[in-house]
Amino acid sequence: MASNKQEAARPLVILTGPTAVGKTALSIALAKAIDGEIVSADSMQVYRHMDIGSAKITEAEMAGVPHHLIDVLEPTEAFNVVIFQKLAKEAMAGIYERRRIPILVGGTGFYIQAVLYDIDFTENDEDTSLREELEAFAAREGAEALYARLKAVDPASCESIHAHNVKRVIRALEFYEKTGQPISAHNEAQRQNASPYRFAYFVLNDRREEIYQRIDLRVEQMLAAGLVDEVRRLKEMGCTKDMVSMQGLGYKEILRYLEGELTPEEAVYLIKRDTRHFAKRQLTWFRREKDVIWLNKQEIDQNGQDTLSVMQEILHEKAIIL
RNA sequence: AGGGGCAUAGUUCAAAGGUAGAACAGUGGUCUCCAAAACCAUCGAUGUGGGUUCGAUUCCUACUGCCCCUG
Repeated sequence: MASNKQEAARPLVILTGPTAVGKTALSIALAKAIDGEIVSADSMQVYRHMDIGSAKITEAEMAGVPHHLIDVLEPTEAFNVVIFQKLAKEAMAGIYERRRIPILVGGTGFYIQAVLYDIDFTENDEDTSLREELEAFAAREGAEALYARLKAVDPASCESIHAHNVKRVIRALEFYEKTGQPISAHNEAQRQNASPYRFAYFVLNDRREEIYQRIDLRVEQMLAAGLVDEVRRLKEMGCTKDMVSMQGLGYKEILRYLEGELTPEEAVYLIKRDTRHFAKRQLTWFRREKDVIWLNKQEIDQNGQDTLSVMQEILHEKAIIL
């Protein structure tokens, strides 16, 4: 029975890794090699008019490989895991109909997890009024007071959420108010989810120092390519710092510069620093993920191997491709 | 060359004759609806050699290095 299920499961290839490690170029080669289509798992490339700062792949670089979830939203629109999951599943359904293999490519680990384990987010409606009310309460009364409210109704969740982490305390309170259940129990249940896919989860990695150097270089290239003008145009379009799109690395800092809050030097320093921090957090996430296959550039090079060939071999072994 | 100043963590800056603090960086971690977000934890330093002292990183001294001024 288990094997039947296994055979029925649909194939899914994931290619991720820290920012600036070289996912995009590899993804095209992979897609061509296995006749796949790419589904972007990137929280910023979904937005139109945000090309430079999001290091968005160009039409030319796509080289004819179909891409999904790129340029599908306006920067003024909201975006989050739930929307991502929905759009990704829709795109994947189409890809399976075409009898091709979806390749999830991008650096947002949480988004990948949401699709890979088909996490259930449905217990909530669209109404965000409670959340806003709680945010106001936290701003007025402080994080500790908010935490006390959670402790009163859901002490179990308090054990895994730090009092200072206002965002998550709010979410836990919201979840409890809407479902009457502690979020800790829900999370625990969701954690048991087995993936409905026959998947290979590749994480491309390199020496830390190498990644950091590439980040610095890439930020310089973005600046030279006109990042400031890009952000200026977004600002003129009505984008403000509270929007999800403007929380993107490179966007929030340049916006502050345009607002006179930062000098150019400060803005550049912060973009580089925060991007390094981001890459580090991505790596922490992937280390914790189960069933990941690390592709260490250093090792692969030392062994005289080729990354694409290594991946194909694994895909054969796992019977994801024949 | 002469005069003066400064040497404390990777960096910027504190403090003190008796355990040397911070910020940032770095490192590790949490994460199941803002995730390119939010949050937690942690490593790490008194330039070198003498002297005074129970005890010096602090006071004295030589050296070395850097900075400023004069020539």
